[in-house]
Amino acid sequence: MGQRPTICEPMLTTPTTTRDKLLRAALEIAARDGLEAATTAAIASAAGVAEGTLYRHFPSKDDLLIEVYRGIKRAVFEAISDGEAGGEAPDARLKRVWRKLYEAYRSDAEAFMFGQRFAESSLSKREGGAAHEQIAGAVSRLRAAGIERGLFKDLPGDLLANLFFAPVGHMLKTELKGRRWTDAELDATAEAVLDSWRA
Amino acid sequence: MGQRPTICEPMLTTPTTTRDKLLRAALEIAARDGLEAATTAAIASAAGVAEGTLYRHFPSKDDLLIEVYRGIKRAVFEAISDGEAGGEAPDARLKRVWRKLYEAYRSDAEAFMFGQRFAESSLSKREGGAAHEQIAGAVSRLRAAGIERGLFKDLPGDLLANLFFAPVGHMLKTELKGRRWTDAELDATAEAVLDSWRA
DNA sequence: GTCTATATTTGGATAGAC
DNA sequence: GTCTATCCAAATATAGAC
Repeated sequence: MGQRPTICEPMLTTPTTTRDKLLRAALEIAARDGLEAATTAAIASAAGVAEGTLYRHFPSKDDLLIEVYRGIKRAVFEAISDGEAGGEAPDARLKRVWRKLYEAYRSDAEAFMFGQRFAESSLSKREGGAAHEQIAGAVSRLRAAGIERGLFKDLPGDLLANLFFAPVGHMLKTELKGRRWTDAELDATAEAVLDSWRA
Repeated sequence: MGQRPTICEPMLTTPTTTRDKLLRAALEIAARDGLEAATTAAIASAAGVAEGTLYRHFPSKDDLLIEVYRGIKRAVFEAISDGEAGGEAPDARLKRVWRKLYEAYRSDAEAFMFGQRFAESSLSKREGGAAHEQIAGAVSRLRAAGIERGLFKDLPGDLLANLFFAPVGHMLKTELKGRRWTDAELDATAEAVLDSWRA
């Protein structure tokens, strides 16, 4: 247990089976050069297998990519939900959950980039739902508890959710361009997100 | 002057020339079905011209798409910068600029979607810079003025910029899924963004 | 299960007539 | 400037041997 799960864990950073090699190869290529670059030839080559082999494991290239996305969503969910300790006040918990989400994505920047690109592609029609949508429930409960105690603004759930999630992606993209946020800066950001919720 | 410019104005919602028809067709297809769907065949067909004609106006398909993106960036910049009236205090101005930016994007949701998809595609390597990057200067000046008067948190410019811009995209995407934000809700959002900046 | 070879389709781009 | 016809390259997917 003590083993902290990273985003890529379920799809293995160092994959062993052919199937996992294909999944990871697709993830890395698409994250680096865009979804269009993840052709069957490129994926198979990077995975070190023949192109035809891909079709022994997946019915189509799109299905492979969708499987990658599913794995990411699953992993983000697991990474977050184990930090859902109770006890704390809503405002303190909001900050912690935000940091936790950020750390989860940061631990596998490639998975994050893949998720971004996938969500903007036409494939998202077949497998919708943002990667962090899984933890929307937790954020929603946080909101209810905070409003009840007069800590948070009494605004619609989807509006507050946007204010919560939006900075995550922006901060990460900035980081992928080489700007490393310090712990203090991330703390200040979490605090700022909290301020945007505060009554 | 009195004529308020919308995002799509420079690329004409109802294009007349063949060139503009091609640009608009590409924008609409990519916004609706993803960049991959904007093939030369699809673009030419939607524009009501032959495929070969496309190459009389653009050296390549990618150049056409890049031209669409440039047009959007130009239009967003114009839509915002004419609202840069002085006089107000930094906190009041922050709210107004945020609302203005949001309205600009909302006035042409398809242009916004195109921008999102383009930015996530590999084409962004050739024509970088987010569409709203043009107004980063205004936001930066706002920050300096506000910090000087002790109104805003003394945090790095790029951090505050993220907090400012991030909710715009999220709110718009929600809206494209059918959730129409009321004026009061947008006002509350602008206020929340301001709160995240406040010292 | 994996490889090699190949079929099939599609998309980007050009040539040449009008 | 536009259209029709066509070329070429690349990408998805399949067939069949090992």
